[in-house]
Amino acid sequence: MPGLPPRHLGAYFALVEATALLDHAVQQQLKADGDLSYVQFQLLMRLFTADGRRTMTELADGVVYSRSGLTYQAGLLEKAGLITRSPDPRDDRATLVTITDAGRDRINKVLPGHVEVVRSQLFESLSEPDIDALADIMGRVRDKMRAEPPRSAAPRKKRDR
Amino acid sequence: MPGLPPRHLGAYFALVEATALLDHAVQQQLKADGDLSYVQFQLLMRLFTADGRRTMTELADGVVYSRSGLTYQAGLLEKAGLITRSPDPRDDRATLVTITDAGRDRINKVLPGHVEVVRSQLFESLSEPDIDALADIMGRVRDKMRAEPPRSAAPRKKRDR
DNA sequence: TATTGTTATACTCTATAACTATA
DNA sequence: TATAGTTATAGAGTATAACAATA
Repeated sequence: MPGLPPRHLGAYFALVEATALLDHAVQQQLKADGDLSYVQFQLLMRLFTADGRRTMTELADGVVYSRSGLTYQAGLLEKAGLITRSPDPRDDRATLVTITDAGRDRINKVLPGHVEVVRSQLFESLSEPDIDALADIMGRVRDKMRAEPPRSAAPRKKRDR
Repeated sequence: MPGLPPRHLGAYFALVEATALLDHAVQQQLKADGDLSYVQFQLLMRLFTADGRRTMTELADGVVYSRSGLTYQAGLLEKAGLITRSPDPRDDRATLVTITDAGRDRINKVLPGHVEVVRSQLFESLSEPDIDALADIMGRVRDKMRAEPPRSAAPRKKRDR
């Protein structure tokens, strides 16, 4: 691979392969324990931890790359009784998404297994200093990517992705 | 999130978010520059670097989780003229997949942009010691996950995944 | 005019099961 | 009997464009 030193290449491949394996393990667990896709889990978690409601646009941010995709997922979650959608009194264009008790139950049902997968597959391989280093390294990568999205990506309007 | 210390949680979230952003950027680039999905790129790269041919089963390993999925992708690549499929003289059950000149051209066309995305989005944020640490950390995670697949995954027969 | 969200639609991808053929 | 690969098929997910309603 031209243009990348071997050590960089090794880091890149290790990152890609390890995260692919981890993602796959997590997806299996979420599906098996709670019949949730990873996207659905992320959306529910966002409501669960935010202690309540979010507008569709707020909910989409960073999880989904198209608005119709979010509408689709919200439709599934609503049909499953895990969220409700209602008009936003502050903005009549907006839709407020609220997690239901069943939604919280589902998260509580799925969370232990999720934590266990992450613990056993990721953290069990790592020392405490490793974990701090990982948080630092990937935190910097994340922050920079958020600040400077790749120019290859189509110039996108605010919020709509 | 019960059962995971906050520092661990921070590392996990940073890892997940950064790799999601990176994956997305890479996928955009491969699609824009060479009309390839990431799976197709991985399959082609495997043939490209292996300097030749691989059997379907060898090719699938670690890239695809079902055999029909590989048949589907191979069909697309063949239709696009990037690979050919032929009988394996050593085993009449097997199919040999060979990268074509057009396939090599496609990789050469796509690779500079790919390297540039990885360089600018990943490595530009990191020092040399960071990169070594990342390779070490994620290499260990990958190796352990390969050695001990999560028990949640359905027990699978050899080779067939 | 710009933004929020939905709908229709088309497309890509994945996985399961049934099947053929060879080891 | 087990393995290699394909096919048919069904399902999940994504994105684009057109649309209605509100800011």
